[in-house]
Amino acid sequence: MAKKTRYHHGNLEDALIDAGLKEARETGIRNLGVTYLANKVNVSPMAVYRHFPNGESLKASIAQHAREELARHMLSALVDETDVKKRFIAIGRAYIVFGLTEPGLYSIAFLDCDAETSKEDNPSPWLIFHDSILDLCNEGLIDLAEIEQVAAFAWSLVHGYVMLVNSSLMLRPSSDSMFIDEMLERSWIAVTGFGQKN
Amino acid sequence: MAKKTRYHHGNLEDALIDAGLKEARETGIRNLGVTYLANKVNVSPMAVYRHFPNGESLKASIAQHAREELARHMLSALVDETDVKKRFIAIGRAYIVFGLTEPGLYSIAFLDCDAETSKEDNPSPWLIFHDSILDLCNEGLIDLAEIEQVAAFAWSLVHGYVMLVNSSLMLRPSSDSMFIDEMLERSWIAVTGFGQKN
DNA sequence: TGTACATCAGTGAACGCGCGTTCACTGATGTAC
DNA sequence: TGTACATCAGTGAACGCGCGTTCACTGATGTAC
Repeated sequence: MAKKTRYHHGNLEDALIDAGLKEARETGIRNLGVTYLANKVNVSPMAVYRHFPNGESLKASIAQHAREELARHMLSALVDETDVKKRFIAIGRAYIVFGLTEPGLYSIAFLDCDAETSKEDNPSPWLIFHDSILDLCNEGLIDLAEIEQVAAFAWSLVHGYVMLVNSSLMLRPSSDSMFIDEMLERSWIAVTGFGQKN
Repeated sequence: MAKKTRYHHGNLEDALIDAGLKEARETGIRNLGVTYLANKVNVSPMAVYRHFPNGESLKASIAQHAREELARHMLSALVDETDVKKRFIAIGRAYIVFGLTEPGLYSIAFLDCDAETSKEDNPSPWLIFHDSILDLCNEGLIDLAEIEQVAAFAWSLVHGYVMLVNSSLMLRPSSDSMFIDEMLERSWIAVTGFGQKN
């Protein structure tokens, strides 16, 4: 508690972003406006404008942090894993698990991003896919020219799965974990097998 | 023009949905509220409630119609196409092309669907994927038990691609059309090749 | 070390807006006899 | 065919709400001398 009513908050910018992430986690993306979040951190709405030019940029910052949290989750899945195929699958799996267990965070992460003045994510989900596929090139499993292609394929697959399951348009399969593993296995085949058959 | 101010509109329900689809097409999903659309069709907001219990259900109807339009686009892609592989790829391609050329329609189609009291889509994108994959079973190309699996894979891939490109998080590749073809080719490999190699 | 002052980071009241929704009402339409 | 009447499908004014944003202001902090 301490001095509850400090005049200077100390780190209002981070506090607002954290409140936004918490809100997204718990109730979704509806209440991420200036007034609402200002109230959440016990600050007048106007104080927000000391740190963000407008409400949209606050939302964009929250989104960026959510993406970075996803990226960290992906990275943590491949510590101590050296096998290149297992790394590829581990990343995809981590991505999906994060998306399904944190639907609110995931949806703000990919909602409405006007790009605009946004800084680069660090770490970035896209780059993690990219790096992982670069490893496949180094192993000679795919052609260097196909990196963009393959990264787009992998990202699209996991992103689409998360979105569809979270929106409940696609029914979540009963044996979730196995289902995901099989899907990633298929994805591995698609990625490495191109040009080798048919 | 005719009698511009008929007291009874005639078919307000369809008019509202059409106005919503037009709005989604032209400016996106921001202005699909009761007041806004009522004004668009020159009707008082209250008139909307003769046809929809609330604003959410109007939005849900618009979304459903958008999905059905997508589904019809998919179906139209496979008339006169009998080769089973070409049909599979044609559906995926039609799906992606629709998503990329009608981003507003696509995003309302898959936004925020609380399912709730929504009627079944007719035709439904999901069932079209499903049927197409049933054909693959009949040809002996995949196992009957894997239908859900494969349909989920295919839908996730195309849905994810459209979402990521439309949100401009993933850069649209330069040679768009070829890129999409290669991706669908990979998807074919993943779908038919499962279990035949490592 | 003390003081003057610029700057920083907040307050609090107010604005105009469009929203979803409710109210009581009324003109148009359809139907039973 | 005509009329009485129920029902249908709108009107129009109003409400309370929370939003983003602006205003003038002020208490707290940091710094030059």
